[in-house]
Amino acid sequence: MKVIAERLNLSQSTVSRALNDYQDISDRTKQLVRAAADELGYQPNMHARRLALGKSETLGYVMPWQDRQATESFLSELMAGMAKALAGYGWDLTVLVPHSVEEELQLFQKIARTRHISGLVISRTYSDDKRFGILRELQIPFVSHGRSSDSDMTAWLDVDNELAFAEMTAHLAGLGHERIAHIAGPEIYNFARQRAAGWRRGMGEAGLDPDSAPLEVAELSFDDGKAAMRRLLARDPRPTAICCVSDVVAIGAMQAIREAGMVPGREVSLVGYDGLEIGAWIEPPLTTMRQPQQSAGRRLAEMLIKLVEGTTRPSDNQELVRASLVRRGTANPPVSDWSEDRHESRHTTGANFGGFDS
Amino acid sequence: MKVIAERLNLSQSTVSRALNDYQDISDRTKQLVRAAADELGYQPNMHARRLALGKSETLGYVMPWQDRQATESFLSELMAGMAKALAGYGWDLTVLVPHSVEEELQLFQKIARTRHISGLVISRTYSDDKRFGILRELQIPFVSHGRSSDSDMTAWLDVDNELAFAEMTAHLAGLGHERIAHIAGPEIYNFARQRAAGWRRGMGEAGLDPDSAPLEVAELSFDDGKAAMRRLLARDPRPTAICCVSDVVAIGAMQAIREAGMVPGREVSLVGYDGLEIGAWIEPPLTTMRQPQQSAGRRLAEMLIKLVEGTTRPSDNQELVRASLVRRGTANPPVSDWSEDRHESRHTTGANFGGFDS
DNA sequence: TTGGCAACCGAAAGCGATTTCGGTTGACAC
DNA sequence: GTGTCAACCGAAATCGCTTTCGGTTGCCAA
Repeated sequence: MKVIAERLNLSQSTVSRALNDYQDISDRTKQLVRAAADELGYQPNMHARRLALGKSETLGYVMPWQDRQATESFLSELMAGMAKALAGYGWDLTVLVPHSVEEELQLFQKIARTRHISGLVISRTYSDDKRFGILRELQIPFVSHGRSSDSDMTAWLDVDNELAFAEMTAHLAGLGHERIAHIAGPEIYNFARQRAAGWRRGMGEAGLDPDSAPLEVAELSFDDGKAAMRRLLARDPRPTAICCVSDVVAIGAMQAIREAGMVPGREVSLVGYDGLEIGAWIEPPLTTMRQPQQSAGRRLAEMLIKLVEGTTRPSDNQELVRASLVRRGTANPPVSDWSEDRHESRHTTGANFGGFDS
Repeated sequence: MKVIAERLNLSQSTVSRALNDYQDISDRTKQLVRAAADELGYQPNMHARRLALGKSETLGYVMPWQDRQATESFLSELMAGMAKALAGYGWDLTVLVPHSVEEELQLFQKIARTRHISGLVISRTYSDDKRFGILRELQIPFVSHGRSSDSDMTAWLDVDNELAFAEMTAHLAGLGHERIAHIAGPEIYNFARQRAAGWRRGMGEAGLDPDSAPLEVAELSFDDGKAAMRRLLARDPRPTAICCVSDVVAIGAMQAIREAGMVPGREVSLVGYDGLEIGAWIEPPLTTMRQPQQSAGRRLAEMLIKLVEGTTRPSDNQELVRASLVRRGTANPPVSDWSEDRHESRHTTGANFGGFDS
């Protein structure tokens, strides 16, 4: 390609410098070169460039693929956010799908050697996540979507899970609920701990005792959410409101409530977490805490680029974003207060419960 | 790295050939080299390799991003399927997210020049999709997920949409329905046409007249599905069953039915398409046609690799897969027959309609 | 003894960019 | 007139790997 650009009677090196905007090239030459490049539709060969430069301008996203459930529904949105941001810099995003933990480690090793991917975004972080140490040791720049126990010195973007669940709990307490349960996620996930802690905090702040409050643990799946809810319903007295670790779990819980002959949001209120769109499609629509995925993807990409470029330290790239309550139909005052009709739902179609409400 | 491998007193070329399994290298030497490589944890530098080879071993997936609705819920699964398959060959998958049509074309141009991505998977194909011609002209190997009007000579993987909708219609007709409507997608999408054609065929085969049957067009979104259903409900006589172009549309339709004071699957049956997992989580669970996403991703990747390698012609890589009916709760005999209790749902919990059925 | 043919391996030329040196200019000061 | 310093540009090395040639061996037949 450059050979073709030599029709300007310039050396290859000059062309390269002109294109890369070196300061010791006259403006006139630069313009000539750029014009010629445009005209010829020149695009530098990535491989040659990357070989010479020693960097790849490619970031990798490690897709969480252990539990093949549909928490993945927002993954594409996250990836789109990253890819879009990266495209602005001319960088690429490659998807990595390790089948297992060992494969993930092999992957890291390979990347460390070949350097064909110059930075990683990891997600679904564990409370005690050994990937952090390994990546640091391998000198692979990375940013995690979610914190871990030892993420003080690394870059991360996380939602303030604790705050979110404290707010969620406060919301339910504010509606008059006193027996507020929590369906938590497995403790190995750091966010699950944070959310449980937030629930506890919210309970405490509402003057309720978290230690005597009902708590169940569920895998992050519909079926497990349903099973956990069944166990909660078997308790006596029964909780009147539930803080669910995720929307999918909450939707599972809703089914358990229905199967017990009750109506979600009436006999038992519940709030989910994630802000999945599908939550708005079900009946009644699920009240939830929304975390913005696409902008998160963008931020993750931006942070990682800076890290790879070496212009910042990891510890200067830590960002806590805030989830926001999305009021839909499943968080209402407890049944005793129901008559007051302080119905929270904004679905005023009258058919919200109309299909089966008396 | 290779310099380090010269501690075997071999030339770099020999090492390269040994690693690449040339036949004019003695077995003993090969073994020595491989042992040394393993020991040193050698991984070839991708960029150098790709520069020398002139190919990139990277495929791109063009993510459909026009309508930012959640049809994307299965995209991650598709991508995971591709990435997994590619990983087996040592290839990478990069995600491409053009904001607009023009950007998509620019992207193609860039890829054609730099060749840093050696093949593309495109999806969401239009009935008249100009991308086919452009990619062919630019000599970029590609396979489309879904056909187009002129995809005779190109590689594609598609579901037999027509058959699927014919079967779907037959299923509803078999249950006793006679006024079977179709909520179709925009005609610019090829699959929308195919599905409409399938519905027509199914109607004809059931002895029903498609031309006098109710038909509405909706964008592929929850809201539009709901709006289309409202229009259908306003007709007189009202259809008793609906073939929906997608699950998301069907779920929107379900809400319209509920808001009209009826129960989806009772007064109005309906069948969706996609097989989304969330369809099983709603009430009543949505009967649908499932198309396997992950295996589709795998096949797409495999086909494209072969194309890039040049071992096959595009027209020899055309594959039609079959969708399968997933019987859940929304396709039942028409209400007049309801008393016979030929209830289709396999959810025998008794709470299927129990929450609001008399 | 001399060719001829496998079987092996080494030297060196790419691949297409970047970058280090170094070499011309020309203007300006001394 | 000479030196100095910018401002510009070219030659060639470099990145790490593949591949084309070509050159040794050793063995066997002529």
